[in-house]
Amino acid sequence: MQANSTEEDLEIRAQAEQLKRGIQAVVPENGLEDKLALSKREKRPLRIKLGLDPTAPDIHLGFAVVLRKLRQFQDMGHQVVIIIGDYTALIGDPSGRSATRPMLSAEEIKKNAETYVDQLARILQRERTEVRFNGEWLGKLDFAEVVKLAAHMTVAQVLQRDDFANRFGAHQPISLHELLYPLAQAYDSVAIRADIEMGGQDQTFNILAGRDLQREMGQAPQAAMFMPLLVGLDGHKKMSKSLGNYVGISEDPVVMFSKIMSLSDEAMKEYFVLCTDVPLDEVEMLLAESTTGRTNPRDVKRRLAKEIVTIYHGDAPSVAADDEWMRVHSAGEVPQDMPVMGYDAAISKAGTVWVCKLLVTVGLATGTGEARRLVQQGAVSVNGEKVPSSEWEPQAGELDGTVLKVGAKRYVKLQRNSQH
RNA sequence: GGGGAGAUACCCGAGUGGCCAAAGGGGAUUGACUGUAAAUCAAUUGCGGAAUGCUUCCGAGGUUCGAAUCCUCGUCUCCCCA
Repeated sequence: MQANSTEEDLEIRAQAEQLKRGIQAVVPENGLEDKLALSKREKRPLRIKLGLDPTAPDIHLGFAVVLRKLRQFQDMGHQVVIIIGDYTALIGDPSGRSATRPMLSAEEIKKNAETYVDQLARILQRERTEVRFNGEWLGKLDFAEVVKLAAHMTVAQVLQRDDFANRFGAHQPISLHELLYPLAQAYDSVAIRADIEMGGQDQTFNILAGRDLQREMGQAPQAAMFMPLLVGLDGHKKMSKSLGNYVGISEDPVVMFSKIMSLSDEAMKEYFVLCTDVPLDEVEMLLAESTTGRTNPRDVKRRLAKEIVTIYHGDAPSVAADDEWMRVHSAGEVPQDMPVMGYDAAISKAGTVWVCKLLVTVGLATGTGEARRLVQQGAVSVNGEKVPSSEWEPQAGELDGTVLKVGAKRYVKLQRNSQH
């Protein structure tokens, strides 16, 4: 008996260690171990909660960090409960925001939710994923019940939150309904009897509010696991679509690969830890080699890119993406795949094509003013030859099949569709 | 309910009657350098086949030869008092 329980202890400790990779914090400190032990004792899977705000339906690497963590739980036999915040989206999570979020319409929410669920399947196990909409329970509360719930929290508590505090301090508007957000999210935990809630650090207040509310309503408080926010490709701000510094998990392997290659060096470690399964001591070794100059940092980054692309696309596409990247960026060759664009719309009555108009037609410049600037700055080339002047205007036929390049990385193959 | 402050380009923010297409910073784009990293330097950043051209400073009117700047009304926000 004694030996048995020690063995279990070891197993739990091993599992916990694995689950803690890349984790920022667990509250309470040994909450994870306790919950795992509870699961063993009661012979039931833990319920791991993750709330989603159905606002931006695309899943990028930053968000995948949490999902991959959930997947680890699933692989250990636990149950993941995804909560689509259709009701809370009516509020708009103020977390990390410096402004009130626009409220979404019911249709938008529904559409976003569907795309979400599809994408979740790329990382999570279907059988161990329960998807719930929080309108299911929040929608049933009547005003008296909301008031009763609201009595569990004080304004001072809510205003402790950094984002509210900052906005308050900066004299920016905070709508009353935003204050209800943490409460609603906390109630979700009660409704689904969460054992553990995952979230980014910006969710600290909301998740801890869940613990308080569960306790007050006679449930065992959930443990909180905080994932760090993955920095974006710029290496400074968090990854997000609106900042344009993201890598989507459904993106084309070649695009994904080259995006990762443009990552800041300082962020490499974080990416290795959070986005790959490369053992931590190996990561340390790779990074050490790159700083001492034994390995070109570029090649360590290639390894990183390859690991990540493999997770979402498989081995062969990953290797192919690497080859393509080396071919284009190291050997300076033209990429294999590039968008083919017709340029008939840019052909003048005289049968010539003015470069600036061409750039606009093909979508490489937003207006001829910008196009003119690009050409003048020497950013535009045709078949590898720099366009000499913004007034360059060749015969239409000369451009058919040529490669138009703008800046360092935007290529288009020109194609004439019809004769005029 | 009373009093005060404010709304300027992607963001922050100067400008308080002509010298304003609007300082400065951030961001972004382009070039040099490089490992398509970072850092650094330089240019560009309302539109425009470019012109002493066109449309801008929350919205609608008004004053004026002339308005981002002054007046009126409206919308939104913040602060203080109750």
